[in-house]
Amino acid sequence: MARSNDEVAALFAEYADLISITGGDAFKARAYEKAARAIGGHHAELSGLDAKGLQEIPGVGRSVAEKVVEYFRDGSVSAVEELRAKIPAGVRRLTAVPGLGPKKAHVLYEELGIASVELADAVHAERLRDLKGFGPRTEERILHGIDLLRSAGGRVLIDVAMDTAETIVGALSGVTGCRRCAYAGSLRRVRETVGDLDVLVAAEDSAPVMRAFTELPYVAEVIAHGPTKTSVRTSEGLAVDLRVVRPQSWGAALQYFTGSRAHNIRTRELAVRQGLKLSEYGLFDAESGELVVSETEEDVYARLGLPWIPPTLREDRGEIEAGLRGGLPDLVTEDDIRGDLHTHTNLTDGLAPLEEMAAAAAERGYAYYAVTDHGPDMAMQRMTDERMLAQRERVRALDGRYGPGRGMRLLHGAELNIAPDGEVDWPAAFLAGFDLCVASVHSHFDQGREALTRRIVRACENPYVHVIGHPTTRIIGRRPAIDADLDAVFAACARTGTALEINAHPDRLDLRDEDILRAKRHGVKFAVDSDAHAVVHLANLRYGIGTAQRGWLTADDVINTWPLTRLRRFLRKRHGR
DNA sequence: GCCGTTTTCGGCCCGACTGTTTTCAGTCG
Repeated sequence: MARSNDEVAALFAEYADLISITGGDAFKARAYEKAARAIGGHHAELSGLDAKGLQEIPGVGRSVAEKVVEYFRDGSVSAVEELRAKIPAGVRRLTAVPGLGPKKAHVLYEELGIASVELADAVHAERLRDLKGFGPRTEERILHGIDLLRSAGGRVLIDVAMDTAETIVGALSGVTGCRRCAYAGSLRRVRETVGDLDVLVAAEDSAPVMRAFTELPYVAEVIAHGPTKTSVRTSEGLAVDLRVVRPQSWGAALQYFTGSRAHNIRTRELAVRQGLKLSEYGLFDAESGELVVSETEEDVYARLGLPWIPPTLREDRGEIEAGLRGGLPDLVTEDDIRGDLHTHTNLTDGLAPLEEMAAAAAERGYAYYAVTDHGPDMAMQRMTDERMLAQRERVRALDGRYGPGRGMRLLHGAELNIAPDGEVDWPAAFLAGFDLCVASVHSHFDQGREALTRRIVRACENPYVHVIGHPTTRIIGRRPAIDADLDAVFAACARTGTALEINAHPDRLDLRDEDILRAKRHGVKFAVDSDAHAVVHLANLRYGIGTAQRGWLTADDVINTWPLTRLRRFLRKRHGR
């Protein structure tokens, strides 16, 4: 179940769409979009606020506040219901078809009564032929868009996007005349999924780069082709936009194409208030049109009165305000990480033996590395006390080879299974032998909110559980997060000194950024772990770090950036009670 | 509908590309 904030945000986002579709005031629609964003990102539960408290949220005025109050009182908002009665939900879904916006969707509904992807039949029946604004190319685009919508479902996981982006950047960087090349967009902001790639090139002459781009072997289709922008689709179905700008515009362009859209709106507003105009070509004097700065992102932000803002913060979640008052967090980076605290070997479901995993970890320059294979409750892993103790002997022997004094200490741990009642695999006496325990939910996801919450809180209260692994157990695009009262879990973590994992596996990224922000307010500490089941997975940590940054975390918030002595204190302290 | 170093009315981010236009609206990011 969603937080009430998310419910209300979704309601206003829908209202904004309905206003656009019915041809209402575009500024009114934008005001509701803005209110939806502000409410979705607000840290406090909306249901606890009165009209006055609501209006203190920026972007929420009298009218929005009244509708929020109405929603909590009646369970619905009459203004939204009125528009819903006029416009079937299918019309709004039509705007998800690329090339169909609110205006065309509305024309289709008003003129032909079309309110679903039955639209494809209408195109084939040539019913769109007489509509104003609809030509043969529009028909083609619509059919193509419906196909894509049906097949792909849109976004790809971040590792897929990253592989493609790094390949393209590598290829274009070698083209003659290419001065700089980088990916921007949601990938640079390290969003968990990516809808399309934005690649940026600085060159005096765009033609050679554009040509090289459309001729890349994995480009399946050229969607649009112009002197400054070319859009293609790769054979994997991923859309890639390439923009070429003059080298002197690099900073402004990189800033612009990195987004997010909401962040850009805020920076442009800042510019306007100072008599400036910000575009992808630079920061200009609004009156004379003269260029002020454009060469680096730092220049652009500095002229607006801001420090350089890391891309992972650019979501209009308070980074502008924090920057203006000099209060941006000193974000955790991959270089801060001293070790990985959740990894597997082939003793359970990993692919590589202990020695190979340890060697790869040492290669990454870690100061410590925890091996945490599954306990016996994950029955298919055939774990026994004897096997686990035998592994411990091997870990201790290997530790003699890597440390002390030789760089990396090996820690022996386990990934425990949190049973439906909150118990874990072993009794206290056996657990006491581990250096560290991660505990995770692996089954019984549908227990109900109360039982799930109790279950995880109970695991936190176990003095030998140090980290809650992949706390919501979601699999992006496949399994939703469990319906637990996360605020209660966060409070329990803070109270018991249990860290929450930021699982860096690209199909988990769990906790997610918004939950991290909330957990941090509870005073929780975090562990950014790879959950590696193979040597190559260790490098996934970068995505966990990006997610931690999106949650505004500093190195001090992340226990595996700490020196080993401080980490050991964290792992020990709850045993003394 | 929101908001205020352009303050209680009159703005609201900006530009590229496409298709159907004959000067521009719609869509997208």
